[in-house]
Amino acid sequence: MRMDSSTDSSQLSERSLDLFRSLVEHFIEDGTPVGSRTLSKDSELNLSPATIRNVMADLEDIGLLHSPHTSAGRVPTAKGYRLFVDSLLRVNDLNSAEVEKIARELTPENDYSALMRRTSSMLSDITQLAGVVMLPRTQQSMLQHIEFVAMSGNRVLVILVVNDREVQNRIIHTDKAYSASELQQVSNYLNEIFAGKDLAYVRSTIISELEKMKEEVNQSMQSAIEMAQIALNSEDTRKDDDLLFSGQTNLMDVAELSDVEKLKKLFESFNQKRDILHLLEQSINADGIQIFIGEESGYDVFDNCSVVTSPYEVDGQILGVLGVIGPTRMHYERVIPIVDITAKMLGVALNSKN
Amino acid sequence: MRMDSSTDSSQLSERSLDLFRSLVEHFIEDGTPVGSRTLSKDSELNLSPATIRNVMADLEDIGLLHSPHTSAGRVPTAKGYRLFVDSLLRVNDLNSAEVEKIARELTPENDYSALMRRTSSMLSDITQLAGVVMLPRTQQSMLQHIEFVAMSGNRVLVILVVNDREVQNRIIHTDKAYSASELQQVSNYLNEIFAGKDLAYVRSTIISELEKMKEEVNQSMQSAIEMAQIALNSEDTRKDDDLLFSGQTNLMDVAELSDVEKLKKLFESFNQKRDILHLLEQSINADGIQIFIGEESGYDVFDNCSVVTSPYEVDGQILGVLGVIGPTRMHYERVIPIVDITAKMLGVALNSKN
DNA sequence: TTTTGCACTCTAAACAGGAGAGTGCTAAAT
DNA sequence: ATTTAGCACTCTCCTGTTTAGAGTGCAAAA
Repeated sequence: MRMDSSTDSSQLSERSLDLFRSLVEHFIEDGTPVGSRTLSKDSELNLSPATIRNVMADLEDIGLLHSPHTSAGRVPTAKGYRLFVDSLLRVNDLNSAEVEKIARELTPENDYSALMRRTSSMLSDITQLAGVVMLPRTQQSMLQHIEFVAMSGNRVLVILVVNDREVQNRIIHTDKAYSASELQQVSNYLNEIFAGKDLAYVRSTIISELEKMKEEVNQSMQSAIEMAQIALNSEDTRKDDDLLFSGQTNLMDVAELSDVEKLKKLFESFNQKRDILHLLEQSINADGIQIFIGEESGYDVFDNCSVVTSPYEVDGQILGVLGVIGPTRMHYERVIPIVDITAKMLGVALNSKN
Repeated sequence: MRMDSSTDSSQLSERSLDLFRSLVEHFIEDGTPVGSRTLSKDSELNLSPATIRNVMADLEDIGLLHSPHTSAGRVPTAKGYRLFVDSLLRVNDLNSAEVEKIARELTPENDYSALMRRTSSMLSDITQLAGVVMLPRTQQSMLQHIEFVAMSGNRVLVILVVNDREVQNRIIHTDKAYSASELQQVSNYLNEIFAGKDLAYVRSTIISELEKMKEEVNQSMQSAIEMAQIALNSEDTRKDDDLLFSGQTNLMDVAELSDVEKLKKLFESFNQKRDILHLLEQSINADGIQIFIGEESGYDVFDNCSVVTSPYEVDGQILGVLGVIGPTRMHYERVIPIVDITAKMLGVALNSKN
């Protein structure tokens, strides 16, 4: 998807590709630029250093490799990694112990967000990188239930159950103190007419309803409308704790990021959530695994970083995206299947709640 | 409280103390070891470098100063900082712009935990250090209201309102599907007998109640008891998101911590929350500001760090602790009044909710 | 087309010297 | 009896310089 003709693998000879793969694998392992001698000694390809040098020069011309300086070896560019993960990668199957570990962490669970937290922390734990789980801002939310509870002072606790999964609380201040039974009545009334309706619809209906009500005398119904309006209008109908990180500190071990300045920028972007959120939103409609490599992402905080994501779904409906953030030099052959299987298992775990 | 006789300020001459204070102030400003020449030039004390050297040698013997190496200047030890903050510190009054900024952030607010988050982030913002707000695990919790809401599948949403402030949700699975009116009945029943009671009492009563009920036939009451038991038994009656950090990345700018290894340990300890929690719990009964300096804390992750804390209270009852984490070399004269006033204002903001 | 041989380049580590800052000590000055 | 000046000494840090090692590119040979 992201390749222009010059990186098309078919343009390159079998041998060049083998060599390139070998180089990338070496670099991912060691982190030091790879020279011709090293490659000539080690790999399946039986070539002299000189030949390898020629090939590497070609690969560098195409833009797959890069030399930090004249007498260092070669390092893959973002474009190089792209080719590698798209066409050259040999993905390991996970060993059963790991699959089991994932399954163990992702058991069905009552507490929705606790499961998400566990997923995120499991991801970071098993990859030794940073894990992230997003719960997307759902565009349409079905109001399932609304409930009012009297609190001391003129305060009322409003509880919204939305989409059969999410529970939202908020406290509103009212003009007068309502009794429990009044609130009961209000709840009943609202549930009767609005339960099962889309939240946006509810919100807009309530405005017009209010006008109509003005004429009529039924005091309690009018209160109901007014309170619902207050409750629903608080624009943060969705709290934005919808991005769960973990294992950020793992990234501090990564040599490529050992510069404190870079680390700071990266961590700040985690805190602000904005950039990573955009990235994850891009993958929400991807069909399975999606990978952002280094500068490709368009956010320079993620230079030297790759993000491997996958949406997770229940009943064919996409609920969110999860993923792993690490250095471009990461073990893709391990991380990719981990992210993949985690997304699937999370779907299963969420599903078994019904 | 934390001083043994050897650091008692009365043991030292006025002049030594002045000199010492000047040195600490210099070091806090610059971060570089302070030499005799610098002190002789700058300060109010009119002394030659040689005299200053003599005094400094004495102070080093007592353990207030430390020389990184022979030809560097002197640096305060933890013990030195202790003496400084306890006896020598000249606390600035905050300028009104700052007080206003604090007040602006700490306006009364419906959402309890949003206020806490704002407080924490305001602390880090204004000090350019890391802020933290703790909500202590409340020992006794008064059950104010319990409510059941039917969800799809055999699931029931349980809502607990505790201590008139905190709202807890959890979803439990039940044997059979309850209708809304059944649940209504159950809620009513439980509220009638348990509202206003201590949560621990409720929990224990329910066990015995269940036994008594066994004989009677009233099916719905039995269900009520059973469900309440499930709901209350989930041991996490208190979620542990009771420690709110912010501005950790500010610490990455601090030269003393520029070592990535140290930073990693520090950040990991923030994530685990354990150590910092212990520290804050120690200050919960302190009368106002409490300061932990470097190694004093007993946790070596906090080497080179100081933690300035203060409990905050409503109606004379302590609700929690807040504070600032930064390098030992921090501007105490600014941080202390900030923490102090923030604690007080948070108390006020929380109070005005009633 | 591949390999060998070779001159060349660049980095990183090791070493040496010098400047600068600061010390401690002794002897003179107040 | 303090305080100060003088001085030798000790570090660190910076700056060159050198050297070893790794790796390259190119031309000529295989």
